[in-house]
This record gives sequence, structure tokens and C-alpha cells, in this order.
Amino acid sequence: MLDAHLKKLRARDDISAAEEQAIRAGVREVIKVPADGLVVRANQPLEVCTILLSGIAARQKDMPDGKRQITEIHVPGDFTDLHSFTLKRLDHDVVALSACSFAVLPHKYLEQITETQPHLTRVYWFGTNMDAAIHREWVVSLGTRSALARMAHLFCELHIRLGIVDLTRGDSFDLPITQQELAEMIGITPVHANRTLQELRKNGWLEFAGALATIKDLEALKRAAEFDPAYLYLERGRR
Amino acid sequence: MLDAHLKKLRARDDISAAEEQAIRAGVREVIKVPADGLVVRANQPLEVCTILLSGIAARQKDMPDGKRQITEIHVPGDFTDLHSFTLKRLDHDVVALSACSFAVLPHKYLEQITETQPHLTRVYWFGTNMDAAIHREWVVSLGTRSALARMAHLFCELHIRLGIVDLTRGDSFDLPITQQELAEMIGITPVHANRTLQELRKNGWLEFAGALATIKDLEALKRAAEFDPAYLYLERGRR
DNA sequence: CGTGCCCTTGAGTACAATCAACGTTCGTGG
DNA sequence: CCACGAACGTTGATTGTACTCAAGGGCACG
Repeated sequence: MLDAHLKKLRARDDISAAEEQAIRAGVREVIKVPADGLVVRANQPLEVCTILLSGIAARQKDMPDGKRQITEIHVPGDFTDLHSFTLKRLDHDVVALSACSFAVLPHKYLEQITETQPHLTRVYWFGTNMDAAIHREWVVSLGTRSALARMAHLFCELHIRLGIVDLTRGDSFDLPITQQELAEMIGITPVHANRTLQELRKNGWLEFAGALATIKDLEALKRAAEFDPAYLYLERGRR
Repeated sequence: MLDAHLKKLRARDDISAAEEQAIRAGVREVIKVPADGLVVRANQPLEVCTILLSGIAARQKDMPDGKRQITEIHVPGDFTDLHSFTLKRLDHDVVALSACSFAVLPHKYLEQITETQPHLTRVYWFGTNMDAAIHREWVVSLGTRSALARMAHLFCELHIRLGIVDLTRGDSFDLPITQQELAEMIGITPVHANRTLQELRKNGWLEFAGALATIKDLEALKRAAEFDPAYLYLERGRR
């Protein structure tokens, strides 16, 4: 059940059998959320955190004028709201973009981990810092890259993040989200997202249709995106 | 020396005298960095963290084509690179935008804190999560807001963050940075930043000249920015 | 067999970028 | 003290990327 989560952790650090046991013991329940379902509402007091087990989820912020910005996309294995443990509430919603299932861990249990398991605490702290690193890269994308480069960059990121948890098949991966949602991630309109995807396809770099993404030319895609995976901290090390 | 830092911490949580002592005891040295000086270089192995004591600093990512994006601005009291404690290297530079001084704390010392002071650990974890929350709000700004709204939003944020550490005088505050640097934060060209500031001034909302910012109409500025301070977690609570 | 969601296309528009030049301020050295 | 240069700020003219509005097509699902 937590296989993807442990794969993600172990891609960056050593997790002992005892630590794995401590994580597994924290799961209180597993919940299912339908596509477009709300998992966490912004600014509500929270007492649990959730690990995405299957499906695609996202963090989003709604604007008064109805626009919304997705600030991060989540793949299986991700703690979608570990930061709520110290923040107590979130400044954004967590939503299921496709049908999702989540493991639920109480803040109380995580607090216990911080009292008794300093290494595991640092591993999870590292996890939230990686989320922040992803946010920074998205700031760079939105601030400096063209729509085409932003779209290419997003697919490069997903290719790696899904690869870590073995959810890629060669250069293909399932991505059950809409063009509208892609647009909300990279800050363009759905119309422009459509044209951007057409251009990526026309260039022979990427196909995206029917919830399936296929990278046709990874090197070209990376070049167009100015993609440097350093921000994903793929190297292993002891925290 | 750490007054601003403790003010920032105590705005959100209780810090005991013993915890304050533990923080103070961690400072190994104080370093001075001139304007435009590099404090931390991206991707270099790190063994210390730095607290900004005076001046304005920033996190920035350089692009291959020479453009740069500032991903966060730092005010006195901020840990500019606490996330390096678990990340071991950073995906971005830290630079001094004006002449700055920093307190330096070794990772080893912070590790000791995680082994012996769970509450203080959570307080600092919370701190890095607040940085991530600021990143998210910048993602929203860059993804959905106009240049005018982004600029207004930035000044609203700075007004609050500087106010927490008592560096505002009424609705004025020192901000020794250039229009070019403002432009690099909100993802526009220096030319457009100049015109945007002119429009803010013309509207009677904000003046910015000679490193001094003066908010003339805070409510109008907030309205233009769609500013909601929830992401700054201004409420106090026990972590 | 509709109905609604998602994707696609076209035409006109606007915000911000680019390019180029000029003004201002301030520090430095002659 | 003044000439000079560099950095910062300002303005104008033009270009282009992405937005808006509008309409139509494909497909799944009830």
C-alpha cells in the first residue's frame, strides 16, 4: 500500500526496517476520493496528513475572480499535506484530479515521531523542503519561461517523479488530467494550452492524448524546457 | 543580534527562555556581505545555515540564457537557507541585495536540536513550510495576476513581513533594492517594472524612490493585489 | 440519442517585451 | 572643483505572445 511512498523516500535516503514499521503503524485509515473531489479545504483546522496512494492530486489556490492556480501536482507516494502538521491549516486546497486513494496519518502520530525518531523527522522535513524546491522551479517557469517551455518542463518533471515510483512504462505514463488543468498549472488559458500541446506534438517531442503522455524526444523536450533535474534532489544521502 | 529572528518566531509560537538560549548558543560567527555579494552558491555542499540580521537578501535562480528569477526576498530575522540543513545543497543562490550581515549556525548544531528539542525542531520546520507558502503565493501571482497586481502584492507582503520585525515606520519602510530586482521578482522587464511603479504612484497607492517605500493607500493596494495575508500564517499557535 | 464535457479552430485584442535613446544621480579621479 | 563614467531610472515606438470571445466537433455516458 505504501510501496510508492517508501520508494520515494528510499530514492533519497536509507529508511530502516524499524522506520518503515513506524510509518506503516501510523496509517489510521485509507480513504477514496472521486475525480474533482476536495481532499483538504484551505484554512480549515487540520489534524491529519494524507499520503497519495493512487491517482493524481493537486494543490490549488482559488482567486476571488474565479480563476484558480494549481501550485503543485502530486503523484502516488507523495505526502500531499505533510506541511499541515506544523502549519495547522493550509493556505490552499488539495483536490483529486482523478479518482484517488489516500492513507491517513494523524498529526498526533507525527508529533510522536518528532519526539522519538529524529532521523525520520529529518527525512520528512526534507520531503517538505523538496516540495518547496518544486515550488521554486515553478516560480522560475512562470517568471521566465515561454508557454511552450513551461509545458515541456512540466512533462519532464512528471516523467522523473513518476519514474521514481515506477509509474512510467519507458517514455510513456498515464496522466488522467485535462488540458484545462495543465493550463492552470502553467498559468495559461486552456485555449493556449491546447495550441502549446499541438506545437509539442508537431515538433515530434511529446504526445498527450486520452490521459496518456508519451515522450517522443526527451532530449529535445529537456532542451526546450531548459530542464535541469537538480531541484528534484535525485541523489541519495543521509539526512 | 537575533532580536528580529526571535520576534519572527514569537509572532507565531511560544519560544521558552531555554529555547532562546539554545538558538543563541548555536551562532558560531557573524559575517558581513557587501551589496550584490553571493552568500550561498547553488549546488555546493553546505554545512552551515545563515540567519539574516540586517539588510535585504534574496534567493535567485540563474537561467542558461542569463535571465534570473528571484524566488524569495528575505528580511532581517529570516533564516535564508534553513532548508539546506536537510537538502545538503541548494537548488538556488542566496545573494545580498544590499549590504547584509548574517549569523551562522552549523548543520551539526541543528542536528543536535532535532535530537534533543522536538518543539524547537517543529518551530523551524514550520519556518521552512512558511517559506514554501510564500513560494506558493508567488506562483499564484506569476500565474494569474497582472504586472500591476503582482507589484502591489509584493509591497503588501513586504509591509507585513517587515512590520513583524519592527522595520516599518508607519506605512513607510526602507527597501534598498533596484527596479531591476523588483522586475526579477515578479517576472517582468525592468522597463515594465518602471511603468508599473509609475502607475502605482499615479493612482496614489504607493511611492517607491530612493530605497524608500511609502504606502499611500493600503486598502487600495490590497484590493489591486487581491491580497490575503492568510499565507503568512500570522496567527499564533503551539507547534 | 441527446447532453455535457473536453478539445479544437478562427479572428480580433491587449498586455507586456523589445529595442533604442536619453536623463539623473553619484562616486571617482584628474 | 569639475569632468567623467557607471548604474539606475525614464520615455517612445514597435513587435509579439498569449488572451478573449465565439463557435463547432468528438466522444463518453446516461
